[in-house]
Amino acid sequence: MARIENLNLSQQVTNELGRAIIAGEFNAESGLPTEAQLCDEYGISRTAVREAVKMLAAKGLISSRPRQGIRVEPASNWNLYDTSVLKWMLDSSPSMLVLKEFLQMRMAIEPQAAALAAEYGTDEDIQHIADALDEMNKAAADPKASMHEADLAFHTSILFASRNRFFFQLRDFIRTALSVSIQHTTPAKGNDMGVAEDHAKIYTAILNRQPERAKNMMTYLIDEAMTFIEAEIKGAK
Amino acid sequence: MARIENLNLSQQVTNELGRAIIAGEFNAESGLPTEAQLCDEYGISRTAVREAVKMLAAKGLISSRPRQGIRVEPASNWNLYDTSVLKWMLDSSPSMLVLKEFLQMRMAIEPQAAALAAEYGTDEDIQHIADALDEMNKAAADPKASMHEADLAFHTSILFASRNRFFFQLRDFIRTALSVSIQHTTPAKGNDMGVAEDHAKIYTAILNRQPERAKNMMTYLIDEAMTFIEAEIKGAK
DNA sequence: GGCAATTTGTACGTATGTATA
DNA sequence: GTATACATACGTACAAATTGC
Repeated sequence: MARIENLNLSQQVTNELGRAIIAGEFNAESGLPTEAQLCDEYGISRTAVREAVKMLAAKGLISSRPRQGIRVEPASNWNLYDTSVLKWMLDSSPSMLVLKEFLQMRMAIEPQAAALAAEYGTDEDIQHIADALDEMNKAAADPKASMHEADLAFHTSILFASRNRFFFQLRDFIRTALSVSIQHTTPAKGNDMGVAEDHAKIYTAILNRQPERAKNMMTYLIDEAMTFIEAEIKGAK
Repeated sequence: MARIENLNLSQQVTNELGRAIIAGEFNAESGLPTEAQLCDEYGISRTAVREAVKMLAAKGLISSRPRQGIRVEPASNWNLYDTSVLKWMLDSSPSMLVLKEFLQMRMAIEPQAAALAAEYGTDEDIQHIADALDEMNKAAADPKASMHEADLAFHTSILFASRNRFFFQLRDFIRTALSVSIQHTTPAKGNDMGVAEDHAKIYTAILNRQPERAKNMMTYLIDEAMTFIEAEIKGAK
């Protein structure tokens, strides 16, 4: 087992098992090994195994009952909005179809978030969006720089400006989706200026308190990414 | 501690602590009691406490480090889409403002889900929507019946028909939001027929594979609920 | 660097519940 | 039905690691 610094034993085991479960390494029929077997396998105490099991159960991946052992829960019960679960999923199946589902979610969340930001965001919130946009422009002007981080900050700051905790809570989800998305939709450093301009239109709409316009601009932005992905899916066939 | 059947010790403690944390019963500065104190307080072993702590940590509510003790994480780190966390939140602060945030999320998710259902839902998926609609109509015709359950089933079946795991994953969130919403927006048994008709329009659009129309009809439906809530918020001032 | 406090990890024993013979 | 076997649930006790003073 790869020892990860700064993580205690049960967290490391949680990571290992979580990854393995989502990768489908355990037959749904036969279930997981018993606690005792896991102890042997990882060379750790039962306490550590039990704590890892509890963490995975809290994330909806497994359930354990006496005599029945530890069982993998159906995938529909998994907490997909848990950061760890999300990471394990992308590690195991980075398929285009998952990416499309990601984008469909972004298409639901982000335009609405932009509209809410235009309506409810404080001046300070909007300033943070402006800051992120500045960083994007700097990166676009510099051929060596990457605007990846600034892009993430831009979208996150809009979620925050929505002043709705449920939208902001999805920041890790959106960041993850966006990161994977960028790797597929930005083939080269050619169109950075265009991308930055599209983002600027969203910011302007929010600054001018135009919710509908902000929503439409965001929809347009994500739709562009969707077009890329759908083309790739078709091309792969 | 209220003993709940069918839940093991650590899960019961998890519930108690989770509720208390979200209710803000622990000072963010001083943090939580130590493991030993919790053992005394609940009269249980450290094993049970530790497992509860691990479950709460998995949900993002707390973190525990040597010498620092158990600390409440900032609310922005809480896993709001975890069913338990959601339940604890509603138990502690059932305010109108939270309800409005709920509706803003529904406004983002459900219209998009309806559009996806119209585009990708299988015939069987759509049949399930029809079944739920039938139940709603029956309840609307019967003055003694409640269409609450059928209403929940209708919205859930659309999430399922979206054929996107991230949308369907939000079923508990939507159901919870809808349940609370119904209690505030349906003052009496007067308008059930009208409600059923609005739902029927969504179904028809999905059946006829009209994504945009399905989206618009769903937006209209949720907007009606939003109007109720905003009126109540203003009225309370 | 050493000391004290506290969490973390380990070991083992008993209890309880459930499936199978 | 009943008994038995087995796996998890729960508890106590102790050793180790980490941190703050």
